[in-house]
Amino acid sequence: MTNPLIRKLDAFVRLSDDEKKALDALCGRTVVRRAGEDLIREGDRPEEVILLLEGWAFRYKLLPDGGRQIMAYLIPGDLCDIHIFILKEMDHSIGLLSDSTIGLIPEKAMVEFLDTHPRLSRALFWSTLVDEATLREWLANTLRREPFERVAHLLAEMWMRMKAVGLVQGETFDLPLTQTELGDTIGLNSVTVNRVLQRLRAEELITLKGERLSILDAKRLLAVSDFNPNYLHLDPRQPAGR
Amino acid sequence: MTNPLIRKLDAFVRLSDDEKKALDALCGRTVVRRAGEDLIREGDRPEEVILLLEGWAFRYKLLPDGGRQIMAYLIPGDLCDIHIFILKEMDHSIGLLSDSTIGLIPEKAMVEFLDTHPRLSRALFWSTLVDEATLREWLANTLRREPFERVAHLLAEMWMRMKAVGLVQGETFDLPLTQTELGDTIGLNSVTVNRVLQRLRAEELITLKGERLSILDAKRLLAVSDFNPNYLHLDPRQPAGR
DNA sequence: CGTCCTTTTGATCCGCGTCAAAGGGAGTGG
DNA sequence: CCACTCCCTTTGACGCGGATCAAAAGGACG
Repeated sequence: MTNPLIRKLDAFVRLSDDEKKALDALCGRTVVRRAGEDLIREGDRPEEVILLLEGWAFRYKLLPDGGRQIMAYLIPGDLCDIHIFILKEMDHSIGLLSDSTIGLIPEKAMVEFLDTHPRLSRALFWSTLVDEATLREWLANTLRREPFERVAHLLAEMWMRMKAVGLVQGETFDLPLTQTELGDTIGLNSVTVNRVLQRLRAEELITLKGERLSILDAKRLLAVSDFNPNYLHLDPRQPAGR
Repeated sequence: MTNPLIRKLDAFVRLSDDEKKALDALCGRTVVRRAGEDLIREGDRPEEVILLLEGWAFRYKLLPDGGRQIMAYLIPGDLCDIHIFILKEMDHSIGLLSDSTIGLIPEKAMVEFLDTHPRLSRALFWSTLVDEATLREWLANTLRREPFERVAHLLAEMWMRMKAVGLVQGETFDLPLTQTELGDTIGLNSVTVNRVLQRLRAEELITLKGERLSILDAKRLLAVSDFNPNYLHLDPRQPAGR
């Protein structure tokens, strides 16, 4: 199993063997955590950069009325922000959706790494820019698209991201999300999400059984969701879309 | 008139005179542009980092159905992303809401600046993290709050941001936004925005006349909008809230 | 004074949230 | 192997809030 961070950054610049080794060394200490645990809570003082090696996590905020907004999914190869130490206090929490393996990178190691590996440093900034661009796209997606397109768009995005780190088998991948969690992401309740999923199945765009999602007709899925992959800023070497 | 970027970063770390001079020098070439113009368009290859010195701008995307989503406001002191060059192509546009003065910073100058001014570099990263945190808060705001709270929250945020760069006189500041633009930001149509504004006025929380907004009762405005300023990561030196 | 844009008001309608309850599936323990 | 629990998915019914359509009023500007 190759390091998913290497796989991901390799989609931005071809990495040398030395650089790959450096990335491997970066996430020295790895830890296993269980689904449902929080990696960080709102109000915490960030202590380490977290690198997700295996499993799914999500950024979220709880609201006074008991509601929850999910603002990002982290999949293998994703880092919570590399400059996290600059902040005195977390403004949101990060929870785990599945049992996961994470790497913990202390501030000093991170800073040193950025200083000594300019190309990798650049690649990590690229990844930060993509995270921000993804937030913007989510804003547009959730506010401007109909529920059906909205769900389709999110599934399409996760499919492309999972593909970029080599975690799609055939056109099938893990999607450890309940319908409630999907709803908390895109501003729908679970009843509506359920009905949309049924329509996506009826139109033979996807199958979703247990926690496995299959894309049956990628082209149409991207078309109906008005999916423009430009915000992921993937390497044109890797043909997007199919 | 002090440089608003200095004012802004000074809210993060106290700057030395040398550092202030360096920041002033950074935005050497300044240009005036008119309201309605686009600074950058989706698809463009970014050529320069833009620093807004005077006026308002906004990040947006156009959707195939003619809709528009506004994803950020830039006010004096704001930079479009300092690592923008890393991207091959803009995934959104930036337009001007008012006649504006901007500084244009070439890639080379930006990189050199970051390399030679570690404290300022850190402050600029802080500002990037705040931008991202703001996007997350907007996601939660627009998807989880009622129209009334939603508008109140946005106004409260702009008030605090304007205050941070010294552009609030008394409790009054420029807000060069139409009700349609407000709606395009928070996922409402202009009719609903209009009715919400009337209610905000009726409850004596604000006045809004022309392009001037006054906060009449900051405490209640923050309370009704469930405003938690933590995502702006302002310096505790500057008392938030009032 | 006329044009254009923005704000304001009124009326209608339907999509999605909410409430409620039944069905399924996985895991646990007897 | 069955019984029981717990969580998630699925289905149905209802009501309301905000989108939409339409038009009038207000303001800025030449």
